[in-house]
Amino acid sequence: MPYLNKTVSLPEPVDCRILTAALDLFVEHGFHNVSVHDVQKQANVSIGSIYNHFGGKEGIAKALYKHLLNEFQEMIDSVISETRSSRECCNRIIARLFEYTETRRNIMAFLLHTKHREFLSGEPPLCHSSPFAAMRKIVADGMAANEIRSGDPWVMTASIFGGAIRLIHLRLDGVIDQPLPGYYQQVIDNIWKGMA
Amino acid sequence: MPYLNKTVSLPEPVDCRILTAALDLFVEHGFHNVSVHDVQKQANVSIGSIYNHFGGKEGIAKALYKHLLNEFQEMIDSVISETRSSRECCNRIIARLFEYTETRRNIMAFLLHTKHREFLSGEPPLCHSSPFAAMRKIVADGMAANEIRSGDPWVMTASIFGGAIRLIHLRLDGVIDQPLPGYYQQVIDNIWKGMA
DNA sequence: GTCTATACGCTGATAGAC
DNA sequence: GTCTATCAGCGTATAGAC
Repeated sequence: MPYLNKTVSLPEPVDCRILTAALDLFVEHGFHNVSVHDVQKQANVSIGSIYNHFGGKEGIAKALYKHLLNEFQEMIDSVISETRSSRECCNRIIARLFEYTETRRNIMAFLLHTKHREFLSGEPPLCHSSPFAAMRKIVADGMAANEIRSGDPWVMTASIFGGAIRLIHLRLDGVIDQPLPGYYQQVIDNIWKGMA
Repeated sequence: MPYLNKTVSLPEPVDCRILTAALDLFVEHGFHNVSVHDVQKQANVSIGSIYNHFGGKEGIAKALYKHLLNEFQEMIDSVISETRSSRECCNRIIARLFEYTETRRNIMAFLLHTKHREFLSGEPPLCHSSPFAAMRKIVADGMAANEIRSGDPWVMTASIFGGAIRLIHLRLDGVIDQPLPGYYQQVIDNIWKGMA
């Protein structure tokens, strides 16, 4: 069930229908404002099936989280493999994130705009997940290669991606009404050239 | 009941005890994982008092939100009044936010690290509140005065404050274990000089 | 204004037929 | 594996004494 790369919608298996319904509902109303009955209704399956497949509401969220995190990681990997310089790598990641915010809004919202800690017990925070670790590694490599000014890895990574992530939040909140890719060049310039 | 400026803890009135208890619980467990009974217990008041004062759980959250937003606004105003240039103004706001993250953690967490939309019905998003509007105005003034490179106000504001806000999130999540003020100079340099 | 006791709807979860 | 019917507990909110 490839979410990030899905292009056509075939008659999907049951567990995929459940995950898709849950994703949409969780993003629209928030995890705690969605009942298992809501998911069951929207996915056109019975409650029994949900418990058979995922063991409960939190099980759905956990499966969703792991799945989308994997696809996020694959996106990062693909960018790394097709890019040489660290700076260009950061830029392309931002470009991809901006695109995905437009084309796969709910996935971005669930990954970047959700307090997972409030309903995913035992999961480490998102910023400790492998895709984010990969982003910090890119920055660290860039600092080692003198492409990026030296500093604390967490701080430098936050400074590079923070503006873009903030824009994604604003866009997901409906505050910005233009597609993010239109701001790409401006954001990139701000990062590398500074705001002065 | 001055939260942001509170220095001593006197015998507080009932509604203040309720708000303080709710703030701590909401931040620690999340709004939906806290029951009115939890607040009642922690505040040492009865359920009846809570409903008399705030009308319910959402009423508590709404009162808390409005109150803290006001104090946030006062902080911004005080920075504006003591600063001349727009750039210096942005810097001082970041400095204050970093300080508050250390000294008034729960207030920062409730304001900046919470999805208010999931439980505050009818409230506009935080970024439309007056303090955030004031921050955008500072940036707009800076662009008009050629202190800040020109561009879309939302994008430029996100680029200036995005890195700092991201660091605050990471600090609140317990990912960064050093006090944020120690990173202030580095963050400021990244913003104005760029990362290259 | 404050408190205790209570009502009642909703939700997560299970049992058991098919 | 899928479904329906049902349960048990929690959590909001109210009623009414003090």
